[in-house]
Amino acid sequence: MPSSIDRFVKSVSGRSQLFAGLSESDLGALVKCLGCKFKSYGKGEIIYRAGGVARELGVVISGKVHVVKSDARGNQNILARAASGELFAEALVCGGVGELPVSVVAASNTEVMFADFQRIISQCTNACAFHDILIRNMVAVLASKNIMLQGKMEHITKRTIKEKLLSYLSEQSRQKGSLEFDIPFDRQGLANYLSVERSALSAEMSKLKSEGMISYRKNRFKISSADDF
Amino acid sequence: MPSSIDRFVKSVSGRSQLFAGLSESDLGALVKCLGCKFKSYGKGEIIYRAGGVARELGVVISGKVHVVKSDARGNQNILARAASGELFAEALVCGGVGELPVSVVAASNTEVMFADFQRIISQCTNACAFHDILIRNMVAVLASKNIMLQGKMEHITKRTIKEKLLSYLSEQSRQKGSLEFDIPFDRQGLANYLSVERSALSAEMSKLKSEGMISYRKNRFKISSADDF
DNA sequence: GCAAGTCGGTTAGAGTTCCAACGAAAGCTT
DNA sequence: AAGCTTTCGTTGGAACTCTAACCGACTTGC
Repeated sequence: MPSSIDRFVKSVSGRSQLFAGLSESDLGALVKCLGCKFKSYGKGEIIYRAGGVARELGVVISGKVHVVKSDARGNQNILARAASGELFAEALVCGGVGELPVSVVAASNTEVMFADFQRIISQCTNACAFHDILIRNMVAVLASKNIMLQGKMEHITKRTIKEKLLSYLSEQSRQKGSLEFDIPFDRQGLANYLSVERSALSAEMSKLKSEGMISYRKNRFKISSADDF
Repeated sequence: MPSSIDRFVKSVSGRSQLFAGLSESDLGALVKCLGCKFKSYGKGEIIYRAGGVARELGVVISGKVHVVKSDARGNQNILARAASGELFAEALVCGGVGELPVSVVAASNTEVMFADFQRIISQCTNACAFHDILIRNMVAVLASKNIMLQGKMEHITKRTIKEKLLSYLSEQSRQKGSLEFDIPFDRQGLANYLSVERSALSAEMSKLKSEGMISYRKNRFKISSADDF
């Protein structure tokens, strides 16, 4: 029967930017060196509570977690998700945030590994080979997330649904290098991402379609020009 | 007369997160080791052009730069600013972005230092003492920016001006640890930050004031409760 | 002190989005 | 294939925001 470490290795192997370039034996050493802890949570359990402190980076081994912000009325606003092999609280830990502005909850039965990343950043007396790699990878992880956030910000700051949608679609088109492309959202997901009402988004899409500016079927879109809006 | 290096050292000393913990001699060595280049730009000159590539991190020595996104109608949307001692294009360089989605232009007569940060991240044969520090600092820089972006996102994704404003004000209140606090924006700046119209923001503020939920004078605000909205 | 410029509050009307509800189509299950 | 569920498009009216304009208070330069 596979140990927690085995499951950790499997969950991140080949698809984790943070652990890229590390051999399986490196990963094993890392678990020891960083004093990693494994913990399981039932669906709905709170992993980090807003107002508390996060000293350790989380890696989802199985299941999934949601980063949520609850408002005064008790609404749970999902700010981010992390599935198997993905990280959470990495910016909070690396940025040395005092009080957590968000909570992290298990969205299903979930196994998590916690790593004391501060130990790597600040000082680690053991000059393990993988320390350098981990830090360099973390730079890339944070930079990528930064760029994603910047991109999303650009769409969301637009004032109308039409502008938001076209901004998003032209960015996708540019990224995919074609005027025709698939997007990774269904309608509700896209509406959430752009922070607008699904029905209003649908209506605006229909309008743009009838005007000939875009066409679409399911998640496949085609725009008439790559202009930035 | 001070050299470019002197001016660089002065511009970052004591107030740059990236170069924190480095002595003046470290900074001098760094300039040599990274093959830093100094360049001056007149107001309005383009430093990085959208569609091009940014291989080097920029440090503003004097003057200021704007990170802008121009839309199809030629509007220049300012996404970020960097003044003396501050960085630009750091996420793009560290994230290894291919085509630049934004341009960087000099907002006034500006002197810039370019540093080949990739060289530090990927491999630098010289085991200079400051390399480690620089990378660790960069992790902190990127993580902080991440958190700032997340915070801003939280306000902007709210659907109404009232919600955006209250979300922002309660965060400020929490950060400052008091129900009464100053904000670092004038009205127009706050409207830009929250991505709404200044006049509509003013109107909403008046309404909230008359309802007794907030009070304010100039940049000093007081909210009646710290509830998260 | 006065002119010019900046900043913040106000307003009316046009435009946009949200809310709530419904129905059609597509996907799943049995 | 019928029944159930989910997704998507549509619509009307309410609610909200934007545009454009104006005004008063304050600041700055002369």
